[in-house]
Amino acid sequence: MAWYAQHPAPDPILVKELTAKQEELRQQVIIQKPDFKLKWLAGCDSSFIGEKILSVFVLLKYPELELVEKVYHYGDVELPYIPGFLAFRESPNLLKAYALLQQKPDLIMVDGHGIAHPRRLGIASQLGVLLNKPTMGVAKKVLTGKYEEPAPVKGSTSPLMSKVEQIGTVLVTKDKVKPVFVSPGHLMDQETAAALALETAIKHKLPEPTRLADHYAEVFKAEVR
DNA sequence: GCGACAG
DNA sequence: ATCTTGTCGC
Repeated sequence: MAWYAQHPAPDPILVKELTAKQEELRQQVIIQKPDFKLKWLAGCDSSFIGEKILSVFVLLKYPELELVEKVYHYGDVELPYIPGFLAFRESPNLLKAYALLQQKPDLIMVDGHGIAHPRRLGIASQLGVLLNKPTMGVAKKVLTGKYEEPAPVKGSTSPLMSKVEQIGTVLVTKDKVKPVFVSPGHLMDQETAAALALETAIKHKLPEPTRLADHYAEVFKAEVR
């Protein structure tokens, strides 16, 4: 690790504008037990190539977890990456990729956080509000909150806490591997999100939806070059 | 004031 | 996220 700052100082004016927008959107987030009958489960992810962004959506049939669709959109990125504001950088292109899905999903698993965010509006929550669709976040690293490292045994968990409120679940999806951070995005609740993440993490650390989205992001990337 | 900091 | 080699364990 270098000695200099990992994150360049962001434009304070931009941060102020984006923060205001987040405060507005967070009011629309609904955390509740989903009422859907899950049949179509989607996963999404984005990768970058210089100044361009490639977003992918995969659709799986639940509970078979059989891949039935995979689409992507390749476009320009307007904003830089600023911790806490990831959604503003990736959402525009993700929405364009989502529009290409023939069959719309009942739930979307997003790689990133849901409400486990400084202002409770991670990319999974923001995407959920914009699409008015149930979403949940599965992140590989923590953004905010405190937790105790769960035992490296599949199924073990630990609550991710912000003060006294739980904002996520630190979940070990496979033996002997670091945990993932699961949190509800929108029209979803913590318990269901954690249960689905564990249930769909079949042979790998990441649940199939996000793992496949991640995988195809690399495949399609080679295609656009 | 000093770190931390999704992808 | 991306840049990058070899290497350890299942």
